[in-house]
Amino acid sequence: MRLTTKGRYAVTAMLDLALHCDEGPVSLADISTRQGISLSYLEQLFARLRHFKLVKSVRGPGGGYRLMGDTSAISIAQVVDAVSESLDATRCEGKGNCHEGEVCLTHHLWEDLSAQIHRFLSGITLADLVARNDIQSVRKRQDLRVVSAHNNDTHIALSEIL
Amino acid sequence: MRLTTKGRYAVTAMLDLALHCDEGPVSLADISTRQGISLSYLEQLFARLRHFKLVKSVRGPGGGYRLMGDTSAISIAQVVDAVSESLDATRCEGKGNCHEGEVCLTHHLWEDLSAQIHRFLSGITLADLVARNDIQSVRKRQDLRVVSAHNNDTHIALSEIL
DNA sequence: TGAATACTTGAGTAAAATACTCGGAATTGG
DNA sequence: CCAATTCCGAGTATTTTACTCAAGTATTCA
Repeated sequence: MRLTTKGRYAVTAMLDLALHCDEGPVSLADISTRQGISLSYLEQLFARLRHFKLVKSVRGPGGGYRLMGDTSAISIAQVVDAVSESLDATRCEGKGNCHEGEVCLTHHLWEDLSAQIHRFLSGITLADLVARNDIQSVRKRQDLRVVSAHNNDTHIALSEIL
Repeated sequence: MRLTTKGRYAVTAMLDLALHCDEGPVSLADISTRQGISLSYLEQLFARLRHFKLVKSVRGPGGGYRLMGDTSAISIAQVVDAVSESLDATRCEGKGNCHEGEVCLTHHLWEDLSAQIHRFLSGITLADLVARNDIQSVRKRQDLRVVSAHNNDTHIALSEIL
């Protein structure tokens, strides 16, 4: 599992989508201006998100993207995996002949570590992020209107997960 | 916190160092041949590891690198941080004016996430890795000699940590 | 002392990933 | 039809990764 800014862009975009999903399809142009991400880059990211069945597209005027399922059904891990893809974790395909026929020292270690982080990010959904307070406040400022306060405290603080 | 193959290289090298630290200083040339990492690349990585006081160098013939402290005092997080360095986590330095003076949507989220993963990797030390069974078996095969079996079961399985 | 060893530093480079641009096609609501 | 929007492919600049080469410095052994 690779963890770079690319994944962050994808999560940002998906979170924006989650925050506006009740207003019909969200166009990439909107996300682009709201989040300051290039439109064409978003197109690339969403091509992958679509391919991984995390979003569905609505073409034509008034179209855009919708989340495929509920916000509570999409985890951060899924989003990151969708755009990061090729995990060349160990430079050896299949069985570990990384170095002269031998398994490289950290082969299993890194697999374990990746699995742990993956599991961690799998436990956090878009719904969890939407529920966070500071996100809510950011949303207020970004939309310039008050959020419908349905904080029914399914709220999960990140610091409580690990 | 960025997680790429670069960090994996660094951890691999440090683990090799930890496995051979009782045989005097370890030269980068040795690590290079054992782990199949380019010598010059190792030089770059160890320049940083030295700068971060994780290793110390011994010059002259028979010289090489030593761990600065005990294997149980060096965490994976420290190693990854040392070589990854510049965490441009949010494209905004200092205060979050990522996008038109506003904090970008996932600014705090990503900081939190990074902190969690960082904390996770901080809990794993080189000593923990050395204690792992499969690592031991790899070591046996690589050294072609039996390891002094001082498995005094301070052994911590990665899967037990999270 | 002197030569070998090995770290140290810096410049440079090829390949990959990242982030983005551009042009155009397909689709669809009004 | 027309405009909005997704789709698609080619192309590009920047950064990171991974590595090479070359020169210099410190240390130790003989």
